Amino acid sequence: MVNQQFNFAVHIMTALAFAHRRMDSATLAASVNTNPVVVRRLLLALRRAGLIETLAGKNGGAKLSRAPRTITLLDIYDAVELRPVIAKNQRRAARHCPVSCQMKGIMSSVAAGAEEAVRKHLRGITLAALLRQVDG
Amino acid sequence: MVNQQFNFAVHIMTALAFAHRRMDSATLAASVNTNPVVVRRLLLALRRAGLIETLAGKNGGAKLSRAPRTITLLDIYDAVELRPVIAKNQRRAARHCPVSCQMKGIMSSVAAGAEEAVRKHLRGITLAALLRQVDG
DNA sequence: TCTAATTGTAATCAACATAATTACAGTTCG
DNA sequence: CGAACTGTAATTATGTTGATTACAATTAGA
Repeated sequence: MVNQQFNFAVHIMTALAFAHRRMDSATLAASVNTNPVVVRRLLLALRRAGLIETLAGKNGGAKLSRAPRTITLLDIYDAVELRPVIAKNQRRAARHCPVSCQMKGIMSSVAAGAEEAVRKHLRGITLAALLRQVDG
Repeated sequence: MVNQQFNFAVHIMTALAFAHRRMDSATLAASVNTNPVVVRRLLLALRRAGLIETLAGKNGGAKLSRAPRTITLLDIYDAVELRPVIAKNQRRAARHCPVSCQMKGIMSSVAAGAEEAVRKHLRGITLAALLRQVDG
C-alpha cells in the first residue's frame, strides 16, 4: 500500500486555502475521498507544524493559520512526511568486507543529497501557486 | 518495511566495481547481508539495464559490463527503482469539488519535479566516485 | 561425458506499513 | 442542555517487502 499522506495533506491545505473558511473533517474527507479520521490525524500534524488552527465542538473544524503565499509545499512535507526519499540502509555490515563497511556512510550521504534536492524543489512551490492552478 | 532495493543494488554494483572480477550471488549476498535470491533478482534488473553481465553454471556470477566512471547512480536507480519519490495520487476526484478535480494533475506535476530533482542529483554521482570513498 | 556449482524463476511465508473503520470521551456553540 | 464537532485509541483488511525453499536449466572443468 503506497503512502499517500503528502498527497492528502497538500489536498487538505489547498482545499482550506480555496475555501478560506473553517472546514470540518467530514467535508475535507469527501474532497480527498478518504475517511474523516484519516483527515483528522493529518490535521493534527499540520497543526503541530503551525500551518492550521483547529477547533473542537459544534461548528468546529480547521482553517489556515497564515496566508497561502507564505506556505510552501516544504512546510507541508515537513509536517507529515516521516520517511526519507531514499530509504536508510538498515543492514549490519559484514566486518571483513571493505565495501560493506563503507556502504552505510556512503549511502547516507547520497540519500541526504537526494533529500535536499527534493526539499529545494518543494520550497519553491507555494500554496498560493497551487491555488492559481485550481482557479485557472 | 522500507524498500531497500536501491541500497542493495548500489552495494552490489560497488562490490562488483571493487572486486573487478566475476562474483557469485552468495558472495554478494554475504556482503550486502541478505539472501542470494534477493541478489539474483536485482542482478537480473541490472543486467536488463545493460550494467552487468551474468553467467550461469559453474564459476558463474556477475561482473560489470562497463567502466565504473561511465556508470552513474541514476543508471542504477532506473534499473531497480520502480516507485516514484512522491507517490502517485490514486484517488478518484469528487466531481463537484474544483480542488478535488484539479488535485491529481497538480500533484503529478509536483511529483515530476521532485523526481527530476532526485534524478539530477543521482546523475552527478558515478560508481567510480563511490569506489574512491571505499578506498580512501 | 559426468559432476558439481551456479543462475533463473516460481511459490510461499512472515513481518511490516497503510488506510479504513468503529468507538467514544472531551469540547464547543447556540 | 443537546447537537455537532475534534482527539485519539483500537481493530481490521489489504498491500508491500524481503527471506526462504525448491528446482530446472546452464556451464566449467575433471
